[in-house]
Amino acid sequence: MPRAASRRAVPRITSTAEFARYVGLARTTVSKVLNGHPGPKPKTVERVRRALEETGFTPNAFAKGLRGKRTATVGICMENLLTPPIVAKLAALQHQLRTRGFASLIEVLPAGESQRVLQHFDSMRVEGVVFIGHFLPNELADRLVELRRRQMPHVLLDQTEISPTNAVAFDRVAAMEEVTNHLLDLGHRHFGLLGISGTVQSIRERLQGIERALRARGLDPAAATRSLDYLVPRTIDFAFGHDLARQFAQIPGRPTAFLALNDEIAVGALLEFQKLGLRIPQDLSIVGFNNQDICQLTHPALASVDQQVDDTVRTAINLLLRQIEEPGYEDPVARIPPLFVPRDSAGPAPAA
Amino acid sequence: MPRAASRRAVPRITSTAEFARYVGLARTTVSKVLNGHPGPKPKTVERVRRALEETGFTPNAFAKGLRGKRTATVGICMENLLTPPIVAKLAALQHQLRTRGFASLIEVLPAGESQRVLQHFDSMRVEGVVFIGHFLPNELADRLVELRRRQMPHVLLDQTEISPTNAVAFDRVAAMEEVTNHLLDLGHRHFGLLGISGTVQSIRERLQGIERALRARGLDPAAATRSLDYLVPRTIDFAFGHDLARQFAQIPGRPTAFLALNDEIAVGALLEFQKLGLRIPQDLSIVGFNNQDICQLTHPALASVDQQVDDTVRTAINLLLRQIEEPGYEDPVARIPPLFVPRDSAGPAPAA
DNA sequence: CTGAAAGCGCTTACAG
DNA sequence: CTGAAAGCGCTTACAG
Repeated sequence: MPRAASRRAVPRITSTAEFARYVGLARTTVSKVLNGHPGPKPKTVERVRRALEETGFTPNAFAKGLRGKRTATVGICMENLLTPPIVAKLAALQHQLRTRGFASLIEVLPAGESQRVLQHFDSMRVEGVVFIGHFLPNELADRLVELRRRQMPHVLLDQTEISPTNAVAFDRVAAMEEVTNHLLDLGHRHFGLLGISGTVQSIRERLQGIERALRARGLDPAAATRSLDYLVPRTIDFAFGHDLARQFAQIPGRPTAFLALNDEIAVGALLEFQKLGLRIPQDLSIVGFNNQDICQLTHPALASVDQQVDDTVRTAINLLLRQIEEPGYEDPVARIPPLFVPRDSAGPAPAA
Repeated sequence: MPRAASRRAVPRITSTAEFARYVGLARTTVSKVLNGHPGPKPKTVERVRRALEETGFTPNAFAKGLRGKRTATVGICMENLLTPPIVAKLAALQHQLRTRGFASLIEVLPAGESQRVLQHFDSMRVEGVVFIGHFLPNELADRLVELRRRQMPHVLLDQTEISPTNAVAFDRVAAMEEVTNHLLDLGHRHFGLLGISGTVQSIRERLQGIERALRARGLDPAAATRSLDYLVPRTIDFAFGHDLARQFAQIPGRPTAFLALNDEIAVGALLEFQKLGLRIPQDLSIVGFNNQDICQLTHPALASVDQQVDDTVRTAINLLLRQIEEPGYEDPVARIPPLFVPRDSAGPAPAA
C-alpha cells in the first residue's frame, strides 16, 4: 500500500505554529495566506497551498471563532422532518447555503425548546438563523424579539403572521385563487374542500384565496363550497382522503370540483372516488397541493400547485446574506408566487 | 410591556468574567458551577443558576472548545435527502442525539467533497461522524482510513461492504428471505421482481435472501423468478412500477407474487395491475419495502418490510458513544433484523 | 470560596 | 517576509 504509506509519512499537524514550521514560514505569513490577505508573494502562496494539500491541515475553527472571525455557519430550526415540503426546503436550504460557503447547523425544535436551541446557536457563533415551518406563535415571537435586539440575521420560512419583516413564504392566497379560477374557467360552480378547514393562518389564507376568486365571479362562498372535514377523524392523510371521498360520494348535490390541502389527501380521495365508480375528470375534478412525485401515481395524473421551493429558499438566503452584510437590515414579508401545474385530474365540469 | 422592559434591564453578558461580576463570584467558582464540578455549596450553585436564567448567558462554545472541552457535536454526512427512509434515519438520528445531549452538524455530500466536509467537521471538533446512505466506495474507504488513524469515532448507516467494523444496517438478506418464505407458505412458486436487479451490494443481498429461501424449498432461483427491469426505463418510481406491471401483465406464465424494491414501485405496480383488471390478492400478490405511509393508500393495503429505523439508529448511536468513551473501540458490522408487515396485498396463490 | 496565572490556537497590529 | 506580543473567552491547577 504505497498510498497509505506515503500518507503516514506526513505528520498530523494540529496548529498553525506546527504548520508554519513544516512550510518553513512565519506563523504570521501563513495566517495571511490562509485568510487571503495581501502581502505574501504568489510563490509563497503556492508553497502554503501545496503544504496544505500534503498535510490536510485545517485551522482550528474554535480558535478562529474566538478571535471574532466569521464562522460561516447558519443555524436552521425545523418544525419537524415529517412532510415532503419541509424536507424539500431543508434540502434546498442546505444545498444553496453550501454553494455560498456556509455550513448548516440543524435542530428540530420541540415546543418550549427554542430558547435553548438559540443559545446553542449563539454559543456556536452562527451568523444567521433560519426557521422552517410553523412554531408556537408566542414562543417564536419571544425569540424574534431577542434576535432583533442582538441584530442577529434571521429569516422565517412559511410562518408570516408573527413578524411583518424577514419572512418568506409562497403566496397561499394567490395559489388558491389561481386554482379556483382555473376550475371556474372549466365551468365548475360547486367546490368540495378536502382538509382545508380550521383557524390557523395558513388555512385561513387558503380559504381567503378561494373566496376571493368566487366573489369575483359573483358567487357566494358559503353556497359554492362544502366541507365535510368535521365528520371524519384525521388519521394519516391518504386514509383521510379516502374517508372524505366516501362521505362526499353519498351526499346529494355533490360538488364537481375538489380542492385538497395536500397531495396525499387528494390522491387518497381520487383513488376512492374511482373505486366508487366515479370517473375523473368526467364526473369530478380534483386538485392537490405541493406537486410531489405522488401526483404522477394516479390515472389521470393529479393537477397540483408547486410551492416553488427553490425560489423561496433563494429569496430567504439572499435576505439572510444581506442582513449579515448589513446588520439590522429588514425586508417586508416576501410572497413567492406559486405555480399551478394543470394535469388531467382537472377537467371541464360535467353538463348539469 | 412589563416583560420586555424587565428584560431590557438585564445587560447582555458575553463572557464568564462579566457574568462572574454580575453574580458577585470569582470566575473560577462560576466555571466550576457551569461545569458541574464539586466544590461550590448548593447555595452558590443556586445563585449562579438563577443569574443564568436572568441573563440568558451562555459560555462561548469556541473558547470552551479551544481548551479541549467536549463540543457535544456530531457530524452527519448524508447521501441525499431524497428518499423517505433516508430522511427517516436523519430525523431519528437527530432526535436521539439531541436526547443524549448532542447537536448535529449536517452536510449532504456531493461526490468528491467528502474530504472537505470531514475537514470542516474536524475544524469544528465534532466528537464523531455518522454516514447515512451509500457513497463512492473508494472515496469512503479513504475517509475511513483517515478517521481510523485519528481514532475519530464513526459509524456507517446502510453501507456495510466498505468496512468490516462500525457499520450498522438492516439485514437485507434476512428481510427478503422472510418475505419470500411468507409467500412460499401462501403457495406461491413463481416470483416477479420489480426493480430488484443490478450489481450494487444492497441489491445483491436482497437477491441472496430470495435465492436462499427458494433453494431451501428445492426451487431453482433462475426458474422461479423473473425480472423485466431491463425492458423499462427507470423514471420516477411510481411510473416505473406502472410500466413494469404493464410488461408483466402481457407475458404468458405471469408470476403470482411480486417483490418490489420499494413501496413506490410496489404501489405503482399494484394500481396498474388493478387498472388492467387483475385482482389483488386473488390473482396476484405484491409486497413492497420500507413500510411507508403510502402502504395504506391502496386497497388492499400493501404488505411491506419495515427497516426498523429506530433500532438501527439506536444501535449506531450506542456504538458511536462507546467509541467516544473508548477511543479505537470497534464493533463488527451490526445487522438489524427487519420486520415483515403482512397486509392484504399478500394472499394465497391462485389455484393453478 | 477567591485571585492570579498559564495556556488552548488563532488573528492582528507593530517594529524590523 | 519575519518575529515578538497582545488578546479573544474559557478551563485548570495552584496558593491562599
